[in-house]
Amino acid sequence: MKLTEAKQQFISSWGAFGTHWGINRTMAQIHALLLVSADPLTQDDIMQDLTISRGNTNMNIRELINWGLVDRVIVTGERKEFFAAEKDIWKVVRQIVKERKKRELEPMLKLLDQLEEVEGDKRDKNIKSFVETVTGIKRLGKQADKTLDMMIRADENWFVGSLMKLFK
Amino acid sequence: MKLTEAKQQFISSWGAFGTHWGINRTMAQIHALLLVSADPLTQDDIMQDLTISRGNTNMNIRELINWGLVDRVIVTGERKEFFAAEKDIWKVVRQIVKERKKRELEPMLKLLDQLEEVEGDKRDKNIKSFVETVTGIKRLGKQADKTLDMMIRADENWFVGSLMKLFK
DNA sequence: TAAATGTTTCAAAAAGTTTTGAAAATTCAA
DNA sequence: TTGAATTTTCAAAACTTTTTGAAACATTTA
Repeated sequence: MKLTEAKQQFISSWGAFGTHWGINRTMAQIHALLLVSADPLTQDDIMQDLTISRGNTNMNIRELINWGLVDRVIVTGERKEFFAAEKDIWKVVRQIVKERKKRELEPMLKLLDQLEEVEGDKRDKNIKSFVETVTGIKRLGKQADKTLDMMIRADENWFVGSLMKLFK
Repeated sequence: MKLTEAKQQFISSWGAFGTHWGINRTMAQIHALLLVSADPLTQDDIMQDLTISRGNTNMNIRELINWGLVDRVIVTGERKEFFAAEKDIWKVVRQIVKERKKRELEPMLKLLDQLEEVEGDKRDKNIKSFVETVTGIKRLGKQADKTLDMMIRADENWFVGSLMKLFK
């Protein structure tokens, strides 16, 4: 396989992959393109490469920057802005985990706390079933929350090392 | 908060939550409804409760069964089919992890294996950058794959216990 | 300052996904 | 068997999300 073809493949698969993870196709494709580019690219480079509109490009680059996955890069002597992806994949994963934890897991745990306090006789079958389910989810959620916190703080060697020991 | 209101809240939040995870709103809502119901429900119960069409209900129940999250339950003396969700949330998580690993992670690893073999001079900056990125992703992906395998096989006590030791 | 270059916004269009509901298929009891 | 009850299918409609592109805004240079 030629490099150009391999890049294409990677970009298109990363895009499809992204859609399963709540990231839109274009955003994932721009990320993929920047991941496999040796040098930073401009908005125009990206537009041309992926044949997408200027607005779409701009919007999704901005979103990638919000997620902390892409940085603006200043190239001396150039007027245009350049963009580069964080290439340390472990940092990328940590960044994504951190954001999604904040946006999704934490609000869910807050809600479960409230729902656990439902009024009524705890011996009523319906209430009992409800509370048990909610408590079970909360327990697992809290555990996940802690584990992810540790993971976010950890550096790769520590993490891989620990897992190796644990799962051998 | 009253039980009815709490259930509503849970169902609607679980639905919203699901959409961030590539699961459609209705499927997540049906799952939520079954999770918080003390007894199995029929298709008609679900339709009425969530005010959705018969076709939609049927399609999404089937999908939940495919995912291994819901079971058909036979109630003696009843013609209709009943449905119940797996209530052990740890089993639910393992089931989801298992499915998504198979559907997403494994194909991605297969692709990365191919892409790593790109033709050309490995000293060329562009090729080097590409191969490094792909190799990095593959390494992390393989690690995740192993870890998830262990997790799928493990039972809850083992998992929570180990994590507690590891992350205290 | 004005012109040129570059970036951002956003309403409308396109594309993609989900939902509906009626018809077809299946199951079961008599 | 027949026919009533139930489940499944799927084309069309409704809804949601993404994309476009032209206009507005911002920044730099001369």
